[in-house]
Amino acid sequence: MNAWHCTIATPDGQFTAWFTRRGLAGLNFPGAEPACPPTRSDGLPPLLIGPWQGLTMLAVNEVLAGHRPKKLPPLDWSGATDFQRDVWEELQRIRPGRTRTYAEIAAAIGKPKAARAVGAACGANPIPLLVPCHRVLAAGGKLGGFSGGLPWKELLLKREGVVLESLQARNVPRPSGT
DNA sequence: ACTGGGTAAACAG
DNA sequence: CTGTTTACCCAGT
Repeated sequence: MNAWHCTIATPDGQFTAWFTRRGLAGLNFPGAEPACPPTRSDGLPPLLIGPWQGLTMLAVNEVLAGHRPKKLPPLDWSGATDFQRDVWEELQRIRPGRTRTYAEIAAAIGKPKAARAVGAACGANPIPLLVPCHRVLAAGGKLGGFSGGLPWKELLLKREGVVLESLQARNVPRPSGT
C-alpha cells in the first residue's frame, strides 16, 4: 500500500501527514523528516485524501490548542497488531486535560500486568496527538517517554491544563522541604 | 538515587 | 523456538 504525504501548518511548525487509500497513517512532528512513511509515495494522488487533509489540519490544531477535535479523518491502522489497536482505541477515550497511567490503560484493556507492553504500544503509535499517547503517564506522575521528544509531551499537557506537580505530590514520602 | 525481579509484547535469528 | 529490548511497576537498599 503506497502512501502520500502533505504538510500540516500549525502555529508550532509544519507537521507532516501520511495518507494511504484507507486514511491517515502517520503524523510527524516538525523537523522530524520522513521518519514515519509506512511506504513510498508513488503513482496517482487519490482524490479521497483531499478532505482528509483538511480534517487532519483542523484536528491537529485543535489538539495543539488543548481542545478535543470535533472530527477526525479515518485512521489507517492496517499494520498494527490487535494489542496495539486495543491500546490506541483506549487512548482515544482520554479527554484533553485528563491523564491515565500505563498501568491503568493495561487494566482497561483487560491485561492488568501489561503496563510495560502498553508503553511499547504507545511508542509504536504512528499518529501522535490525534491518538493522544501524550496523556499517558508513568506511575507517580512521572512523565514516561515520548517518541516526539519529552518537551512536546510536556507542552501538550500544559496546554490542556494538566499540572504534573499535583499528580506527583501524592506519593513523595520525603520531600526534604526547604 | 540506584538495583533487581517480575511482567507482557514485538522482533531478530 | 530462544534471546533481547522496551515510553512499566514495585520493593529493597
